[in-house]
Amino acid sequence: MKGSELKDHIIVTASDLFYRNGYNSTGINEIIQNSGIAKATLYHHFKSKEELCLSYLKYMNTKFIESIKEYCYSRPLTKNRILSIFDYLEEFFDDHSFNGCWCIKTVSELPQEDKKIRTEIQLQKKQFIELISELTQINFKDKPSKYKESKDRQIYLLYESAVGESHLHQMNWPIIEAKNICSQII
Amino acid sequence: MKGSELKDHIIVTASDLFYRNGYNSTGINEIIQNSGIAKATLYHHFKSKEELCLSYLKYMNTKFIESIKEYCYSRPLTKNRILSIFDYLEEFFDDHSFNGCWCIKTVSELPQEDKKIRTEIQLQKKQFIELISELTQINFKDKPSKYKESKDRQIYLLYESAVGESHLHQMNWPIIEAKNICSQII
DNA sequence: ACACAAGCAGACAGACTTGTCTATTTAGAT
DNA sequence: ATCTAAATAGACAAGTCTGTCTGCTTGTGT
Repeated sequence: MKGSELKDHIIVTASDLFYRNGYNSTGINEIIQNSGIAKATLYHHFKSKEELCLSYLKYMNTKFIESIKEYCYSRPLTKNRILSIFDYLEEFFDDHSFNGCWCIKTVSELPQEDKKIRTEIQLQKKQFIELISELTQINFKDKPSKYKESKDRQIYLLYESAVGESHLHQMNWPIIEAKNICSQII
Repeated sequence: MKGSELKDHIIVTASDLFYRNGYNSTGINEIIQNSGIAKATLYHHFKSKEELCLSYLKYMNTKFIESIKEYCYSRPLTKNRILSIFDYLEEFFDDHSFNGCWCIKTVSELPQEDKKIRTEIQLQKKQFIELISELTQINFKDKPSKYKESKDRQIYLLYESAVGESHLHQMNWPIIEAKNICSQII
């Protein structure tokens, strides 16, 4: 395996463990065992566990944004297209790998002082609101931009609660209800 | 200090630390130092850290439910009374001690296998939905009970996202927007 | 062919963690 | 007044963790 491939391989392996079992509960030794690499190799590519955490968050976000974009843009360009974000979530929820929002999970595990991680997570959420904004281009055309911004944020809130609460209750009604609200406000 | 008073004192101290700095980041030694008690005393009252965690969650929930009930029931009995849950949250948000939802935080830190904690948290959320249901008695009187149940859950979702996202972004717009949505659907 | 970078295995330091245990003192109830 | 239960301080066990380091092997570019 080439250098950069190996680095990606470590990120993928670590991400899977972090997301499934939690950041603090996943030790470096577990990561190197699952990756089949030596400890020195890991520390050759990442200067600390925190740096690996940052890579994990970026990897998850990139995968998520690409995947949900592809899913939603394949839908017809109508005012209801934005609702497809909830359909996407439902498919993800049914997947065995679903384990809630990696951002919330990670931020809950870290001390408040950790600014690097928090900044990255806030950035990711802004990116997601930006995606929502793209998907609602058609919806609030004749309204002032302040109004659209407000609506986009509302839709974001609905999606976020759908993720968190479906995970917490291990049921899909939060996704359905969030979608219901969304269809009322668009 | 009497026995039960001391136990409460430990719970209050531990709760403050758990909520502020996180469950895993708070060690037993830190708790006993802040409580001004001996380690053996702590283990006399709680058989493990997990049991103390359960007490923490129950304490936070009891305090919260009592406090928000008092706040909301003091408002005039109109259809808009339910909106006061967001006013309550805004006051809590302005408070320096606000640090998001203790349930989400705790569940994020623990392995999925921990059924005791998860069950307690799901119970607390059900209790909160029940409170919302009481506050909306007046709202959906002429509608079928299925409809009301659905609306109560929707309001619950809005509140939850307001808590989580105001904490994440360190801004109060999620509370304002969640309240806006709520006023549209009641 | 040779050098150099990158991989491997795993011991180790040092600092944490929870929970137990001993030995002593305090305080309240009968 | 005496007895018992609960408090104290803190050493200790047994384990966890991250990150460093040594010594050895492999592979690629010039």
